[in-house]
Amino acid sequence: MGINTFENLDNDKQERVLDAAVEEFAEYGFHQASVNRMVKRLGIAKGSVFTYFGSKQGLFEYVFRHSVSLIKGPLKAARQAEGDTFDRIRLSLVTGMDFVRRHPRLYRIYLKVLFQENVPFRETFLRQVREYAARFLTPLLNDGIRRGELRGDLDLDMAIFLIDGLFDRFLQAWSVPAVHPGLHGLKERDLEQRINQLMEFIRRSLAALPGEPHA
Amino acid sequence: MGINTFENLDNDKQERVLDAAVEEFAEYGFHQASVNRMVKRLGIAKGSVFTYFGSKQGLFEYVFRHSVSLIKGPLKAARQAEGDTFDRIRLSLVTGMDFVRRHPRLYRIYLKVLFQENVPFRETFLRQVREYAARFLTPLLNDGIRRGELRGDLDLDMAIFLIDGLFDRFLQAWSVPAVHPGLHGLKERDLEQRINQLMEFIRRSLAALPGEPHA
DNA sequence: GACACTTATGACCACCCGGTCATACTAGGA
DNA sequence: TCCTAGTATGACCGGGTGGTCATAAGTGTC
Repeated sequence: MGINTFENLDNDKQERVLDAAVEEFAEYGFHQASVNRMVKRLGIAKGSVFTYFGSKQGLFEYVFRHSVSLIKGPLKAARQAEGDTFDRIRLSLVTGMDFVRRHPRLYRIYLKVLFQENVPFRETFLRQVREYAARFLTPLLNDGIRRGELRGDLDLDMAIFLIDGLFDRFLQAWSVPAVHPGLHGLKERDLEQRINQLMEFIRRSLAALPGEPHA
Repeated sequence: MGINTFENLDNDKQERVLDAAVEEFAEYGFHQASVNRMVKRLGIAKGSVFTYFGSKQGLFEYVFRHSVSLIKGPLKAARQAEGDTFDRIRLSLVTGMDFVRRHPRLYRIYLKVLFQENVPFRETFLRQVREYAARFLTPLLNDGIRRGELRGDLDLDMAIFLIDGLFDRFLQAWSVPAVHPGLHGLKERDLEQRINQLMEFIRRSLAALPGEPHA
């Protein structure tokens, strides 16, 4: 019994179960999600889910861990990229958008958890997301300052707040209706243009001006 | 029966009921909120709630309307304020913070509704919030461009996205733990400093540079 | 085929939900 | 005092929930 039982299943069934769970949580969040409904769609008995994961929360935890493992790869790739500081900042946005495009349901779960208190692992969830962002951006910004591309008097924490906040909001507006209608669901060319405008804001906020003193 | 019954109640009881409803929705959001629990704390019979509001959704609608009416005053005052374009932008942030400080539970409800689909009035709710922001910022930014304080080539919609997004995120980080720990719960002096840094970002993003052409 | 062991099943449980409604209470006019 | 209209009440309803567990169905070994 327990998680071993689940991981001994043939991969196809594992994937089907995971997929159904992601679907259910993405659609309804944690509390409104129904194990009954999920197993009905899935075509297996309810008892199995509890054999595998012990509880609804255990199932959610599994989905959570799986999601975290999915973002690690692209993030590492993005971290190792070369180039201008602003190119690299831009790349982190594009990486995020790729993830959202590839795993829209995981992103919906993240958004539902964001302000929904009483959700298990919420604190852990958010702390991890934030740590990833900070661990990615801190050295990048430090590099930028050292190279003189960024203002020397920059407050690192506030710069992270700026980038992180704007990017997160941009993703939200892009993928959720009614956050900022002008950005929702934009495709290639328009999207590219908006990203450029957004990056221009960030460049102006962070870049060292020619006349300003080097750090 | 109906809403008339409720509005014929003496003010004290009306307030106690409204307060309990706000408390419940702020703590649990719409779906997890429990009428049973609410009336137990309130010390009235469950039937009364349904006499007043017809349904849980009717109660929520009442809270919603009440909230909207509360924000209107300060917003109008802020809109009529005079001064430098950036002072006025800053004032809109401070106005928002005042509201959140005064009505933290209403803000919590707003946040819970933000990404929680399947909530009644969600679209209406968000559309109204956005329209308020746009109606406030559009003329302000147009003024700023005309006066030459803002870049002439500014894309209005993206400028609104920038300000709106950063301010909303700032409020979130300030009032919700784990969004951006460095900003959560800051008091007077530190808060002031962070607001200044935030406004500096916005100024750099939007302000016309001395060398740049006037619109 | 008999055995042990793991996995699958769904009827069942206690609990809570939003909502109803027959009944009891209350206040004011005749 | 009696009547009436408005209001308050909480037992009750159908339905859905997460979770359990006795039983059945596979699966591999000898």
